[in-house]
Amino acid sequence: MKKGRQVTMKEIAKKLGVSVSTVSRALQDSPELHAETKRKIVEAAKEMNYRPNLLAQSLRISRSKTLGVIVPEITSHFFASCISGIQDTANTRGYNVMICQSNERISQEKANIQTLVSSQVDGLLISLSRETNTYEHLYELYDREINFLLFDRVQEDIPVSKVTFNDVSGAYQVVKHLLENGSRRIVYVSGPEDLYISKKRKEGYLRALSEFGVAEDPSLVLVTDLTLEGNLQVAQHILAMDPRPEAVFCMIDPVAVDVLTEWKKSGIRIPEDIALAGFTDNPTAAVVEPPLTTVSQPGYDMGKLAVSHLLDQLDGLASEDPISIVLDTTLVVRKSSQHFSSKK
Amino acid sequence: MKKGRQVTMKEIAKKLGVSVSTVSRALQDSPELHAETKRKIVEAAKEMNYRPNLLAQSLRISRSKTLGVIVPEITSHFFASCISGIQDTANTRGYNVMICQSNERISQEKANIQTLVSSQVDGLLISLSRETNTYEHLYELYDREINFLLFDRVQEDIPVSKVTFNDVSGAYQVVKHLLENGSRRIVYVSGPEDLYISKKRKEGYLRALSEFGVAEDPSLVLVTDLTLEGNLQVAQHILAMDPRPEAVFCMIDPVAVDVLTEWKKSGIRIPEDIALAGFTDNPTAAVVEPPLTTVSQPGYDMGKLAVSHLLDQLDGLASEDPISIVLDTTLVVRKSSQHFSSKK
DNA sequence: TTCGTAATTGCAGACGATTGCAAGGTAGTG
DNA sequence: CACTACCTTGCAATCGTCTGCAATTACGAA
Repeated sequence: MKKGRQVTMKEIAKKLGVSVSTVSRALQDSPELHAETKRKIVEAAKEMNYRPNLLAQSLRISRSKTLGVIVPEITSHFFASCISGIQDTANTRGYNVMICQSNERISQEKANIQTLVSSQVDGLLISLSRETNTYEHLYELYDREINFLLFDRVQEDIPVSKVTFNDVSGAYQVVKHLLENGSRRIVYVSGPEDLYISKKRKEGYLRALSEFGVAEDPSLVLVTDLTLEGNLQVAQHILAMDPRPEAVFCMIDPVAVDVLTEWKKSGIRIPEDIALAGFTDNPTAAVVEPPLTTVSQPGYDMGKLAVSHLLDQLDGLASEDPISIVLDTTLVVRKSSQHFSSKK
Repeated sequence: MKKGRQVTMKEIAKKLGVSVSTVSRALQDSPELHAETKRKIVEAAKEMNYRPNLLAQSLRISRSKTLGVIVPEITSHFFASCISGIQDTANTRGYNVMICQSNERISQEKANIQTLVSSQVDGLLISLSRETNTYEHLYELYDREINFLLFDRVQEDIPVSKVTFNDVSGAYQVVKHLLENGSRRIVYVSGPEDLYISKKRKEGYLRALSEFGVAEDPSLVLVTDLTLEGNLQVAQHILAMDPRPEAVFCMIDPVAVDVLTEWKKSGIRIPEDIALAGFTDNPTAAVVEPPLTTVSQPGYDMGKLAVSHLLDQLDGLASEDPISIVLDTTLVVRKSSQHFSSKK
């Protein structure tokens, strides 16, 4: 099992006593070839199990028909869904996909970009790492005129296309839902504050509050580093608050799940004692007890749309001017938020 | 943003008035070059932001330094973990990875293999689709002397290396645990019967039973097609059984979660009325109520080991003779199995 | 001064596929 | 019979990089 040598056109040519160019033309079904010659070549190619060398083809035409994808982590269900959508769509349009994960580190993100660019991908789909707070590496891509696009975790100033969810509206919906159930003292548990989604969801949270005439209270905005320890600390902190808030909205489901688990250990009843909601609609959200109210954001669709747009640009089917595609989220009401406060 | 042209050696050569070969040698830090020339070239390369064209390099040396991976689906947490392990390890060893998903269909699996082989990957890591029950496409790879390896979902007869979990022992452990808690009438919920893991886990189930002197009862082995409907049907079927079994062992966690959810709707208490266990230790297993007893199989480690072995073979560090790597699983006892039967 | 040798560098071909151009052959027409 | 035109095929260059070999230069030794 050593030299997995592929059959090349040269071998077909030698076997049939024709030139390589003739073989090439035959396999492209070129019309300027004698029908009989063509038939023989095609037959021999099939028999010898010939497969074109995509590397050589790519080098020749300076197009690899390959896209690069960089996500913070593959094991996140949301990003896995995005990748799945990207894959399926790219494949049906004749493109391959190389996937990298930054593991939430900017150094890895830069290294991934280097590798993918060296690999001559025709375009890149990038979702930024949690650590990414400088953007030279992206501007460099832009300067080098390499096609790329940002999705979900974007940076707003870079003049490339972006695909995002309507995070503001999603957060607004869920907080409005909590308000409608009578809660007024509502905590927002944010992730690191320079994260795009932290900011956007906070915006939605504040908008809902102001619409219901609830004054913004900075002490109700808590920050977790998204580690288990950070999340538990926040959970404890909330229980110690006086007066205790009536509802809590966590920026992402995993935080909400950690908080929920911790509270249950402390004997807190959800939603009777306190209402809880998350964001993302991870698989876990549906199965915890009580099931978690959350906001659904279909990653598969996001991946599909993102790659479709990038390919449209590559193939000249869409303008090269950057656009922003914003997908809608859906509020998913489950038991964890069914806390009807005595206040009207 | 159109022609993302890369800087080539030719351009560096022209700028400095040397030949391309000299540039090539300088960038390889060849010793047979005048130090000053080398310095100038390296400097110019850095300044011009030169990046080697991996496609051209691969074509030249007939090695792409790229591996192909085929998994049934990326969105499964287990396979995502495997991919993550494969990625990290491959990258540190200087390899890129192209990932494909078969979406559990054999036709897609075959197509993926074709694409990856055409892309000149140096090796393949494959986990078979649920549909795969013929294996010509794998034997063809073998005949063409293409390096590949099977992991998790393997086919035992093909003479290539395989990385699996000790499914028999994992199932044995969990069923033994149920037996030790006093259960005797234990149901095994299997997936499609020609699936490798269905068979192996049944084997462990039966071994534990026989060790405890419990006779095999075919009516206690149920089969689901792994769809939600199939799982719910099984859940109902179990409740209707007379006498009702004391414990149920599901082949994979998602089935157990569906069963658990369905039972809770019917007012069945777990583990008081019936004990339940799964396999895989999905993230959901820890958060359902009650938390699910299961068997942990670290996908990240499996990916790491699989790719390490394949690369060792490719780099001549390991024998080319196929070996079988079997990883151990760990029983994770949670509340769902804490049902102490009155029988001793 | 002359020859040998080492130090540098360039040429050319290769990897596999594609394609413009030219060459060879055949047949048809005047 | 001669010339033209088309049909079919091959040559050679190209994509970017690497490398065996040859060529050039310079230097030191006799």
